[in-house]
Amino acid sequence: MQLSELKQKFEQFLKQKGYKVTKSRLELIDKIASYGSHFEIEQLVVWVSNQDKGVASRSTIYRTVKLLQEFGAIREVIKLGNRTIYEFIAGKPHHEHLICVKCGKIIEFYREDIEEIQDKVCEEYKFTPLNHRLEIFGVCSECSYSVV
Amino acid sequence: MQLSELKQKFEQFLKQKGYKVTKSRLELIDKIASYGSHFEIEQLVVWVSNQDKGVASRSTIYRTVKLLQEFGAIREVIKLGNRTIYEFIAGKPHHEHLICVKCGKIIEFYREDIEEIQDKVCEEYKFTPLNHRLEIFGVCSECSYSVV
DNA sequence: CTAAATGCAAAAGTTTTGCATCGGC
DNA sequence: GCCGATGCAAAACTTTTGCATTTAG
Repeated sequence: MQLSELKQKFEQFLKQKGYKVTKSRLELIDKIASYGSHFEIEQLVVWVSNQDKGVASRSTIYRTVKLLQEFGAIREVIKLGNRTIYEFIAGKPHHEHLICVKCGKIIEFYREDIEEIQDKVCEEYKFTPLNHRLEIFGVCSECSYSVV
Repeated sequence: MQLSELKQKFEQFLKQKGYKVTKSRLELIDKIASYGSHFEIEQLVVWVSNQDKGVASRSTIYRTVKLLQEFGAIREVIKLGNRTIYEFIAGKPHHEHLICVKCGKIIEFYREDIEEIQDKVCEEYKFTPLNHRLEIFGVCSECSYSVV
């Protein structure tokens, strides 16, 4: 999906919910999109507040991240210790993550069979799935060469 | 595994690491074991400090939970919002979780094929897996009958 | 004009840490 | 006796919130 299209849809989402279309909200989508696919809120706060003009304050960033989750453009994908790593998913197909515990590298992968397993398990327990998250923690190939 | 056997192994673990076998550490295993399989640290702190004699302070509980994770008797299994839910796994076979976002119910399930998927994916990326966590968030059968 | 959004600072919640004291070994 | 463990209170982090002010519709 194009970024412009996403922003349009977000505007519709806001209007439909009775929220307001504000400069901060739209600019934050740009910032998040250009930040890279994975981010933590504190990084975003620092990065955004170092820009020419402050696009949004810390509270607005927290509030907007929540909104964007509700809208579906952002997802909490990795929970490691006390850190929460978000992902900008706009239009991206669903996928899971490998996380290198040494260097922090994140590798995305998709397996159709995980979706099938989810469906089977949920059917068995009469459970209505909303979303899932599979995190595989380990050591990536580069880090496994280092002795440390 | 018997609790007594687990405690013995934990003692060995402590000695081998050069840590000390203390009353708090051993009693905390009992407390955690009798708490039920899933717990949050704050619950544990409150519960433990309401007992006759204070088995351990908040800091000791935090430190001991870390130790028990290192030992492998405890695992962070669910990360939901800002909450961390731990599980006492001593001897239990590996499994995944369904989490009802309405009532908080936790259902455990095991699928051999998830392990196989992990192996295949990791091989493909030359990634050495240490552990994984699959969380399926949704609504359980009981909650799906309620309109709220 | 009205209600919602923002920024700030304060508060709340969770986890960690410095340090004096206590307790295994 | 020595060195690690514990308890306490303070600090560090992360996230949320109350309120005065600004801004979208």
